[in-house]
Amino acid sequence: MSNVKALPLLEPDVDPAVEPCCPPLTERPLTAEEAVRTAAMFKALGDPVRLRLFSSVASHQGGEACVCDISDVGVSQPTVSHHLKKLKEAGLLTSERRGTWVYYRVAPSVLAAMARMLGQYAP
Amino acid sequence: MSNVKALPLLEPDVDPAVEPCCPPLTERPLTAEEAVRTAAMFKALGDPVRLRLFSSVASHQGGEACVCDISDVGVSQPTVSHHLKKLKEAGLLTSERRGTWVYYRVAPSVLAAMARMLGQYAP
DNA sequence: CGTCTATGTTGACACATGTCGAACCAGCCG
DNA sequence: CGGCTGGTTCGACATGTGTCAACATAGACG
Repeated sequence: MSNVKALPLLEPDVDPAVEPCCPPLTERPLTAEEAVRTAAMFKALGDPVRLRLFSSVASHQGGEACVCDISDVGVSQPTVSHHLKKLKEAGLLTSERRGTWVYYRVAPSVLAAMARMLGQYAP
Repeated sequence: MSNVKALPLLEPDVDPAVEPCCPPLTERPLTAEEAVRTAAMFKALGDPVRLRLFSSVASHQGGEACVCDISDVGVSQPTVSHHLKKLKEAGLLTSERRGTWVYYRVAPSVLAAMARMLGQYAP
């Protein structure tokens, strides 16, 4: 589904510089630049609220969820919006407004990149 | 030593409270407690210096490295020690002193747990 | 014992981050 | 049109975090 070619590489709002990034962590030491890019992805999932939000979107039926469906994570609604924005900036989520509601869905490529870096340990 | 027989997941040979934790992120929304534990693992890899240190240990010949071999990451030596401690607290590294040097090695079970949570996206 | 090297710990500080209330925008609907 | 609901942005604050210099500890070695 991500075959859309709309990749504004200059916008600081969305950061699509999260392409297939780095080799498995066991292959060789990461360079400084690789580490910065990769750490940003892990950092985005390094907060409990963000992790719950992401998991809610990822496990939602249809692969997408509107904010109203996932915003019961114990924090205020502006905070939910703030975390969703962070996840979007990290390239892990995409958002789309349809009528009244805003729907979020996962960006599979970034997750695949992260899994690949840890994949050497997965049997 | 090993008292676990019922769980076919992973052998808990690491001392911290990081055991086989959570289902894949796509399976269901994480609970608050699961999210706290899991986010701590991702958070540990969410810093560029820590990621480089971890990658250096993971890719080092023999699966272990002494601090003197990996401390060339652009920060001072106390900072390296600080980050290694963080990685150890997160359950991603273990340390052992042999004579003058301290050797670090990866804890495979925690990495496997992280990879399993993202594994649904790996092609 | 004393000293040297290799790591870890402490204290301090600048900066990033998570959080909330209030204000603000975007569509629906009476 | 004017209000209503869903969602984002803003401003402010407290807390967390990365960093370093200085000091402390653990072995090796003379």
